[in-house]
Amino acid sequence: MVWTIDFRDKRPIYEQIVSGIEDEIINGLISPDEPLPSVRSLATDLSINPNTIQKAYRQLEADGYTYSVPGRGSFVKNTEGVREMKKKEVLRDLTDLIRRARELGVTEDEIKEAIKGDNGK
Amino acid sequence: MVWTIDFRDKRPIYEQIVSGIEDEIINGLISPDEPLPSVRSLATDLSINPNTIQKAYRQLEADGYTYSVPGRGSFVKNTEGVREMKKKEVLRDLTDLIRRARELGVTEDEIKEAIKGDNGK
DNA sequence: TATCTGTATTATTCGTCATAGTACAGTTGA
DNA sequence: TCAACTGTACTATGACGAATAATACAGATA
Repeated sequence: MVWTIDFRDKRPIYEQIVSGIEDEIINGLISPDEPLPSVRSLATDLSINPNTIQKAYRQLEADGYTYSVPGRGSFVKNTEGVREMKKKEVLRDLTDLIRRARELGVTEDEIKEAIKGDNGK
Repeated sequence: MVWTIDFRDKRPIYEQIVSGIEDEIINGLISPDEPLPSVRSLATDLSINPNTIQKAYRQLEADGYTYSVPGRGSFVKNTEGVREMKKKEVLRDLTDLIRRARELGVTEDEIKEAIKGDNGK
């Protein structure tokens, strides 16, 4: 487990779990058809209620990241397209944010600086 | 009133009001020392409870956008610096989002496209 | 002085989040 | 076969925030 629960975070726990596992899937830390930790074991590891984990897993399945087999476990789906979806989502957010930046009078140079200043490459 | 309440929005009503009025102030639709609509009249216009408006106005004052005078009304503050604050905030969000985009494998070209594709200038 | 203004307070309703406990059916390995 | 795992479902409870409702008070104003 790379991530942890942040109790000061205003987002609900189950949501933190969802996005944490989403990231693991997208970054290939869990491969397709590999099992997620079981509801009960993850609940024990994170010291939270199993029902909360179940809610997160239900969400992950609804979002198309995983599939569940009663009696066996929850598994990572074939994530062809998922990464593409996420990329499109981020690019949409990016254009929105840049529009907002322009409305505030942020200059082109400042925008370029934000892009360059990030990776230093 | 330029904006309206979106009841399907997951954000609470009072927060929508805060950011709606913030935008009006930043975009100069209400000038410094101009009065905001009164708590009761805005509540009537938006068909929501006066207490909700009061909460939003309290927030706006706490955030430094307005000042209130009991018996007279709520007024827009001199917003020197507010726009600067917002710009810095947006630029921070921008670097975060671009980092996330890179992590997803978004190319430099796609990022530049998002910037250009926006204003077409 | 009537009517506007902001402000404060208490009570109630509602929905979400999280926990707790229990139960059931499918799977698996010893 | 069977104990121990798996996902899943259900009800109940407590905590919390959001929103509404109903008053009340003091300052400002025409």
